This record gives sequence, structure tokens and C-alpha cells, in this order.
Amino acid sequence: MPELPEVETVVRGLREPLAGRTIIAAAYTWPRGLVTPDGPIFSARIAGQPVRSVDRRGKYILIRLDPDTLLIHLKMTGRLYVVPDDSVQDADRWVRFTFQLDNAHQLRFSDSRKFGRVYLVEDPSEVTGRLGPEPLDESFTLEEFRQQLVRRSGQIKPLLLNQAFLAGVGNIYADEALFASGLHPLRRVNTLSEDEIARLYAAIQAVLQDGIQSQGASINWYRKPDGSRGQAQDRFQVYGRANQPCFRCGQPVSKIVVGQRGTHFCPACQR
DNA sequence: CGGACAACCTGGCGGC
DNA sequence: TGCCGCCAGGTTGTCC
Repeated sequence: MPELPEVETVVRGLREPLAGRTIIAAAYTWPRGLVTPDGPIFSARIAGQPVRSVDRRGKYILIRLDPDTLLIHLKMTGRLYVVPDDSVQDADRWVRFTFQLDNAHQLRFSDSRKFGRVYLVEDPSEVTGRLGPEPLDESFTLEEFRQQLVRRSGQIKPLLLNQAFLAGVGNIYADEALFASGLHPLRRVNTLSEDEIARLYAAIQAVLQDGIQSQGASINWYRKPDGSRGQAQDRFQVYGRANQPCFRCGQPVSKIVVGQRGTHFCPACQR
């Protein structure tokens, strides 16, 4: 679920409930979800730190405290939301981390599959340092994309999923971007023309912006911080549409495995 | 460096 | 209904 548009939606939804708050305590029930620091240090260290801002880098959520930064990666099934202390409204069985706020509310990190990860560090670049560029950032230009692309080889789809190449694109938006640019997911990167690179660049930005506009895709686990569903899934052209007619040409959408990931594409429209 | 694959985990769903 | 196998949006490490 959570790729760039979903994480961005979560971040936007958390800014208001966390604004001006201080974390006064933290507790967790899944120790392996905490990467750093060690357990006893973590709870003691985070207590008393005020929230300064909530941001995103790739698929990481950065809650900038003072002096540390709390980073959370939702992985496949993570949810992050703020509710009153005594809230049991959603009977969420999968809450792994609870951050007590100073206004009788809690920031809760729920994660059924236990893939999510939590970090508390002085310098967030310790965690995000290896990430590639932000695809929606002004500094991510076509020229930079082209220069990075021509240094690579291999299949285009796995490259789009490589967070060190480009931060934030996951399996869904990779499939959608390749459809939008008319490129086959198995195309070798070094066979792309200038025109195709430009189409892909534009398509990546378009599908991500569209996803944010729709407040993320709630196919399965993803929910906005207020508990409601995003709408992006209603706009997908190929993802999750195996054997259904392509919206553009009517041919059935194919599903294959590329780099161990389910991959949807139109064999007629994508070359 | 590229690519294949296992591992980390649990829940949901289709099929029988 | 119940059980079983399969699949899942992410990332990392290992091996060839």
C-alpha cells in the first residue's frame, strides 16, 4: 500500500493533530520493529520531545522532534494515526507502538504484518541517506533523470522500484507509470530513446501527483490518518486489472512476474 | 553491477 | 463452513 502518494497523504493528515504537541511517553509491543536506539534508551530519550514538523522522504515519515527525529516506515501494512487516549473505536488489534501526547491523545502505529520499522535518530540522513531523488521535487529535472538512467542497464521496472535510484515509487505506481508512458516493463533501460525517457519522466510525476490528488490507494490495508479510504485505486489503468480490457485499446491486461513482483501491463500499448 | 531468491510476518481470498 | 494454498503495495542480505 504505502508508496509515495499514500505516505504523503498520511503526512498531510498528521500535521494538524501533531502541531504543537509534545511526546510525553512511548510504549511498544513489537521490539523488532524498533531499529534504533535500543529499547530502554528509546522510551527514555523520546519522552519530553516536542513535535516541530512532519515531513516525508521517499516512503519514510519524518516526525521532527527536538532534538531527535522519529522516522517511521509503513512497509506493507502500516497505519499511523492520532486518537484520544481511550479510543478503541476501530478495535485495532495490530497497534505495535503508542506515543503518548500531551493533550490526552495518542499517536498509534499499527502494523498487522510487522514489517514496519521505527527509528529515533539525531540525524535523519542516517536512515534516508541512500535514497535517490524525490520525483516531485523541483530539483528532479528531466536532465538529471536522463543522466542517471543512461548510467544503468537492466530492466526498467525493477529500476523504478530501486529506492536508491528514485525514492518513493512502489509496485503500483511503477506499473501505472510504465503504462502511461507506453513502455513494456521488461524493456532494457539502455534501449530507451530520448523521447521515451521524456515520456517516462512525465508519466512518473503524473501518476504520483494523481495518486496524491486522490489521497492514496486503499486496495487493502492503507487508510488515511482519519481512518477513511483513499480513491486512487479507482483511477488505475492496469494495476489489479489482469485479464480485463485495456481502457485504451481493449486488449486484455497481462500480469507477469518481474523481479519477483506482480506486474500489470497492456501488451498492445506497451512496447 | 545485475539478477534470482530467501527472509521477515500476517491476513484475506479463491478454490475445493 | 472449514481448511489449504497462494498472494500481497517493501526492503535487505546472500549468492552466483
